[in-house]
Amino acid sequence: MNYTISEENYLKTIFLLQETEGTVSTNTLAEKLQTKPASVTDMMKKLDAKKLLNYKPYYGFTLSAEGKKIALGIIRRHRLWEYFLCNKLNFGWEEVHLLAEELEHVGNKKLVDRLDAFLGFPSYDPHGDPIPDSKGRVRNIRKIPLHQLPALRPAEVCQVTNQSSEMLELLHHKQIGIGTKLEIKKFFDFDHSLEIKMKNSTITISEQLAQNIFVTYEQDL
Amino acid sequence: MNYTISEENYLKTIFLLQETEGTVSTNTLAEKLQTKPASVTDMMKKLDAKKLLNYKPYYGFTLSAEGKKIALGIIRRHRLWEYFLCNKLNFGWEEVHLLAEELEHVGNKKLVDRLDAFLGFPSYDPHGDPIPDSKGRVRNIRKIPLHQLPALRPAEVCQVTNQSSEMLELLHHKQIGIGTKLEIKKFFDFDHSLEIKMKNSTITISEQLAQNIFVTYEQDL
DNA sequence: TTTAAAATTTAGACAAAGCTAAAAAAATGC
DNA sequence: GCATTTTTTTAGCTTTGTCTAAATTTTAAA
Repeated sequence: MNYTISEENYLKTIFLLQETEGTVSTNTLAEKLQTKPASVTDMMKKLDAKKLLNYKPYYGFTLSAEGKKIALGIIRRHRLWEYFLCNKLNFGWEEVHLLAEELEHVGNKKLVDRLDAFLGFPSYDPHGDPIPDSKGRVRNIRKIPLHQLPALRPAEVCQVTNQSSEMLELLHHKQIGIGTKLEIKKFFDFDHSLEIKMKNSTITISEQLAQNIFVTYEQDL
Repeated sequence: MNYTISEENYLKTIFLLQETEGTVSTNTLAEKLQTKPASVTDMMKKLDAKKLLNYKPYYGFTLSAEGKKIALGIIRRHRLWEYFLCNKLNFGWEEVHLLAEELEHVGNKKLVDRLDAFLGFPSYDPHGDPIPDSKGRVRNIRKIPLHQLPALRPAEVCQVTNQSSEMLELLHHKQIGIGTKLEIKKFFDFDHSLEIKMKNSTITISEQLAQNIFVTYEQDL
């Protein structure tokens, strides 16, 4: 019922890798975890014995349903702490990952749920990754650059790829930041600029800017 | 420069024990840490080798200056997290100790200092114990029951020993709680009641009540 | 002051998690 | 289809922190 820090790190990393790769190999996992393949095999046997893994020697592994559940809990904690560090303690996004890596292993459910409430049940961490809710559910959302967002679809800014000071100045002036809720009102074919509606204003954004702003929106509904 | 969770727990516990006992014995420490005397001896050798301890076999141990410094850092983290849990996440004082026990091992200095600032640089944790500042200094304060407080000395409520609902009701009515600042104006010899001045009011308190309210005040000055 | 009791340390084992080096299985190339 | 390379696993060792049982030292008591 309770897992070591090491086990948790393996579970989390497998989860994240299998999202993109489908199945995870010994070498890939070893590299991600900065360890040796032999150590990975050892741990895989242990997690397999605990039924957290679908493991067939020489053929890679994926998480079992139970394994996924646990991994989602760890990821939830990680992302909530990242949000806390950025939005309450004023850390920059680059700094928070390593700190959250330590905090995520404090696994008390009540603590995490209260932290969630304290933060106002955020949906995304400062990097734009979705935060699983207290039941481990992740919103079925899509992350895309703003210029690809369908018109009239409510969305939320989750990431800004260009970090130049000019870009940040522009964003600041237009009052756009991580978490800003918006919706595209109109596309202009001439210069591919967009008219977007925000909470209290409607503004126009260039194609260039839109390409560097990533937003999330609900797939279903 | 970096210590394991186990080492930190030993250092913290020795520090707290030696405050009251002067020197710490193997058995006492083993009991506090819920482990066996033999394990304590093992760890003492290790901490001694790292020069964190004054250790003479069979004659107990105290922390070296360096050991104390590290212990104060751990205690600072512990008490700040306790404050956070109570005042931001609305946990009760009884609940926070175990949680803080885990959080205290996240040792990043910048994180802790920012948390401190976020909380408004509190001086006492929810149990009334003083929180060391970022340089490891603890205010030179004295904790005593209210009826022993010298007159006209500014003090702060830090602990309430009787937790009966009657007591809590009375405290609530008189608007006294942890952190309340007050000062004794007058002693009445007849019934040993006290007149105390608070921020916006002056009230009278019975001897019985005063015995159960603990306050801190600055020793020097 | 000698002896029994209590406290402390030593010796030897164990589990967790890692490592290196060697063996085995799978994939690739010709 | 066989040989070579790559990947994965096995075997055996190390460290950390724990334990039990035995030995030693200190303390207390008669």
